[in-house]
Amino acid sequence: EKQPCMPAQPQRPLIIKTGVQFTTKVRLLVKLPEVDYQLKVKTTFDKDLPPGRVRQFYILTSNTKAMDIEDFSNGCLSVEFRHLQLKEKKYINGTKGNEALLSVTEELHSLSFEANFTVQGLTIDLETCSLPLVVISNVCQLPGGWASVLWYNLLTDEPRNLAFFGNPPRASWKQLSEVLSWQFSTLAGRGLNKDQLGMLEEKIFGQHVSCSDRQVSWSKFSKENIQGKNFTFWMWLDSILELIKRHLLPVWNENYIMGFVSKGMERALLKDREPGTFLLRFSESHLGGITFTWVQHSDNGEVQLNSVEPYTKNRLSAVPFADVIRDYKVISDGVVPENPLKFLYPDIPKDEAFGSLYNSQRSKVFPYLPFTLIPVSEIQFDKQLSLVFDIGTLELVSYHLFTCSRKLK
Amino acid sequence: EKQPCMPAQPQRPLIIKTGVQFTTKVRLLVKLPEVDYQLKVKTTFDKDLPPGRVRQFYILTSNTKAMDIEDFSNGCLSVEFRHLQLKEKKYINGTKGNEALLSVTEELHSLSFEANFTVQGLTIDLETCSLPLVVISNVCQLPGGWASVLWYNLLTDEPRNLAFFGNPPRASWKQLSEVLSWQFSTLAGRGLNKDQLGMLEEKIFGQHVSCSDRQVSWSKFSKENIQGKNFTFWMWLDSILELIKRHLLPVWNENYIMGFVSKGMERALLKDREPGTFLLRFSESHLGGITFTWVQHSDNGEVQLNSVEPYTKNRLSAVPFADVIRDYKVISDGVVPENPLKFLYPDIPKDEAFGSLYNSQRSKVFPYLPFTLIPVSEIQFDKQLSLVFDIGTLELVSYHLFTCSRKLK
DNA sequence: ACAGTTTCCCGTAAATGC
DNA sequence: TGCATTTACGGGAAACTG
Repeated sequence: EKQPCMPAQPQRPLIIKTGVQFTTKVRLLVKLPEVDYQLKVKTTFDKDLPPGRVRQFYILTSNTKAMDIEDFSNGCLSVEFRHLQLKEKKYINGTKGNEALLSVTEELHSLSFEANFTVQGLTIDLETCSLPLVVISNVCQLPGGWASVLWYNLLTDEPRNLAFFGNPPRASWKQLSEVLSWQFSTLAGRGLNKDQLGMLEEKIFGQHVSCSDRQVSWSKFSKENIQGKNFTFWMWLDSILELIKRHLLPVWNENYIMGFVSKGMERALLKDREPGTFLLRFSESHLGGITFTWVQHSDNGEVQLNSVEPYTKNRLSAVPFADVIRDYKVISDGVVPENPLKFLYPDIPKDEAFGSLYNSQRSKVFPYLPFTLIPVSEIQFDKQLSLVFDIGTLELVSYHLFTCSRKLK
Repeated sequence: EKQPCMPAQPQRPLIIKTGVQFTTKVRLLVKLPEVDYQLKVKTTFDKDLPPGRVRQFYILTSNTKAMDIEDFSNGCLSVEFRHLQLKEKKYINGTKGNEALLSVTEELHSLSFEANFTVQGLTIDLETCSLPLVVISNVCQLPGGWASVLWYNLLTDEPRNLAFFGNPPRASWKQLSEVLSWQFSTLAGRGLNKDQLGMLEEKIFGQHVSCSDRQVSWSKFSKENIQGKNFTFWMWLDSILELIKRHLLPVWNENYIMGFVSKGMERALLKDREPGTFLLRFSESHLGGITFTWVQHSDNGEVQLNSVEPYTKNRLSAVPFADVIRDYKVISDGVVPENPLKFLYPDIPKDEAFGSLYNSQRSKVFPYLPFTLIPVSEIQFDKQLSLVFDIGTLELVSYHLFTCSRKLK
């Protein structure tokens, strides 16, 4: 007889990478009347999974271990498997059909544990298994894996529905937005506010008028690309989470990153502000990018908004973001480089906001002269020209450029 | 009977990393009278190596394969082993003594090949083996490995002296300097000239007067740290080779990097030159660093030399070196940032030399404003003060600084 | 040809051994 | 404890494979 009476703890990791070690632990919650012999537990990956539909994996390393009395507890029996490693079963006879068209991160797998013993002439089989697991072969598949874990946890309480992604349910925006906000708060201690979530809602549903509580399909969330882009909604959001984790934690936690702002909203917010007012916003066109947009007034009083080319993780590992804000310069008329960033929206003086976050790591390597990398934008000739055509003062500006180029030499 | 009549070709790789695949090939040079059966070759690593003295490795993957007629040749038999992989033999009983105090990159190993066949009732054993091989477990051991390969090739013609580093011979400077120059020319197509080699000679022997042709010990070359540094001569030189390979190839090949110049020589060369004359030199204090030193005249006509903090591979992957030269700025009096680099020694205008090497990759990501990272050095307050004490104009300069700080705001 | 997926392996960091 | 060496694995790129 089979008794599912051995509650398992191995709810983590939920994503396992082949060839990378993981650890799992099972505990026996009932006290056995007699345990005068070693109670061995065997762990199996993809047990009872019919071959053909999905990839199958097995545990490359030793998979059987005896239970032991837990150190710090009420004498429970438990066993911890360490250094477990997964490898894919390769079928010579191409039985792998995969008509279901599931991507690898939609395949759900599981880890089973079995033990059996005889008490009073009765053989008892214990068995339990983990929550569904996603198996990946490269870290570049992690975002896809997290999408699946998120969707599963959000939309079902079933402990082991491995066919979940065969026909995944929709999520209401209310449910989803809570989970998305939670992604940010667990990462960084600060979730998303109403305005930020509003921008995400608009992004996922399009700019229609918001009706009560719309449904998001799994496909919309993580399979279809965003209109006009070559990445999905979740890929985009996850790339931002990674950027925050790696490069923007303090700035994010201080609430200095508005982040999710549509271009229209950005203009509405900035246009009546003091010149030099800026806000920080994540790029919508590039994965994992952050930019700043500032307002300035042209000579004839016209309001202009400028955004810098988005900073990605590569750039930010050369120059920390707070320092970028401190040091950024624009050479707009070719004479004196100036930092256009003065006030963080709505009106906080830049240094007041970011002062404590600057890294002034002057590396004292006598006798060398230390240097700092300073990001500089130059208003280019061709760009100026197009500007000029707009405002109809071609000759004047050309002349100006000519004198500039002399001064630069 | 054993006949060493199967000349082997596997002289490469000379350094093998455990767990990383390598390939080797053997060819049979004699024509066999009858080959009506498959001639199998077995390859063995560390065959006949007595256990105890050094680490021992074995071939993890399949090590036997049948010879075949070579595709494009005179019907020679040959066999190529692919996907070979090495793993260390672990001895439970700690037989590994290693009293010899050899480091892992001084241990020499070998790859053996065996085949046997019967012809006219006579059993013939063929056997051959590779040149000595160094086995490493991490790429951070590569420089040590190359040092060994270089020293072995330079100083012996023996095909299989695995005890070579038990008592390694010395090299004459003449021999060594040729090989060092050759390292640069194979890497980049340009070797070292007499002046550069002279600096290296001085570095390895100290600043004594040069006698005819001194001997360099293996220890001096690659085991003892350079006086006052925490790296060896070869580690330092190899870090420079890597820097050139990864970031400086065009500049090196154009002969714009003087590179190996003592500080004394640098001063002698630059002091009578036009202000703004600079040269490029590898850092002697940091591994894999390059710096530029320029001459300028202070207001009272005194000659000053300045060097920028060395650029290492990390910095150079954020800003290409030619662009650094183009863009570098110094804010020396707080007013206008200026590029102090005008003429490449002796008198080549900077843009004439480097113009074709600049990367003006203006990333057109409309509507964003692209930026360039510009390295800027600022003559700091405390440094200025110490300067001031030197030339005795404290009050004047302090006043100057005060007005500067106003202008900067 | 191509996209989805896996393998390969450098290079950094952490763990291990001596 | 400290140094030498190995192991672990993220991340970019190449190789694979239907």
